Amino acid sequence: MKTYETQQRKILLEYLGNHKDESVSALNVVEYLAQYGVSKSAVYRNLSDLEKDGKIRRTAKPGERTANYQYVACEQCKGKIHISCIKCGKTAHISGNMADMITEGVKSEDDFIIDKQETVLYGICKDCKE
Amino acid sequence: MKTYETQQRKILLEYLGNHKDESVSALNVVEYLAQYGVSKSAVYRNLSDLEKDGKIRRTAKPGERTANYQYVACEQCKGKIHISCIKCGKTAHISGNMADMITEGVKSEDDFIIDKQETVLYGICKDCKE
DNA sequence: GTAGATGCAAACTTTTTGCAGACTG
DNA sequence: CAGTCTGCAAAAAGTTTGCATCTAC
Repeated sequence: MKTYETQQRKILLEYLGNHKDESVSALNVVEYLAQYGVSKSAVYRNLSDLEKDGKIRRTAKPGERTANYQYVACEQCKGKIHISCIKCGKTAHISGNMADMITEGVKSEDDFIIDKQETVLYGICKDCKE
Repeated sequence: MKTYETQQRKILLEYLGNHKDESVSALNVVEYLAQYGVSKSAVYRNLSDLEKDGKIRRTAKPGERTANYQYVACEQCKGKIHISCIKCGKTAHISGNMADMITEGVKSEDDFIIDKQETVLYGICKDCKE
């Protein structure tokens, strides 16, 4: 089953590219792309295809009243733990050393194997600190 | 504004007590308590009241296709980071030392202040390891 | 008796789906 | 041209709300 490079897909990928380190809700994407004539079915379908392909990642954000998908662009984030700012939504990785320290520490102390892919540390980033 | 100890509330609290270390979705609670004659409005309202009071905590779980609330019983978990098993849903804390190590490490290396309350480390617990 | 809760049904929000027509390669 | 996508509108999920009734204290 091959995939076509449709206009809508191109627009969506461009949008995701412009928001590479932020997590964006499906609803936001739908609303934003509507002005470019992309229908919500196309957005949801493409988002979910991209996720299946591992091109983007679904994350969950605490404290969100409406339960919505969040997507993070992530090509080569494998093996890295993410940090995400509660205030501004920006997402990044922590350094590989820290990640290994954490996973090894929790493994030996609590016998729990962290899934780095799925784990997101929430808090306040340096820009939102004040 | 005082609160009454209604039958429904009692049943809900008992249910939550029986699932203390697991995160349960609002929908599951609704479905389960329906057989005891508790209406879904009552469940949602009580759940949200309990959350406001800090008696339970809303968490987000990655990979869930339907975006639903999850609740974790938590009386004195302040200042502790949670770990949650992707397979069985069981939730626990990591030791205080580890938590401090992690927050301090990430703070000095990445200038990011972890919110322990909001952060959940996902992975596989010792019981689900095999 | 009265404030506070409940149940029901209806509204809402977010996501999914069926299908006819449009577009890509 | 064939197989994929899209758009629309309708259906599903999940959650919230208004209101009359009921219950706890």
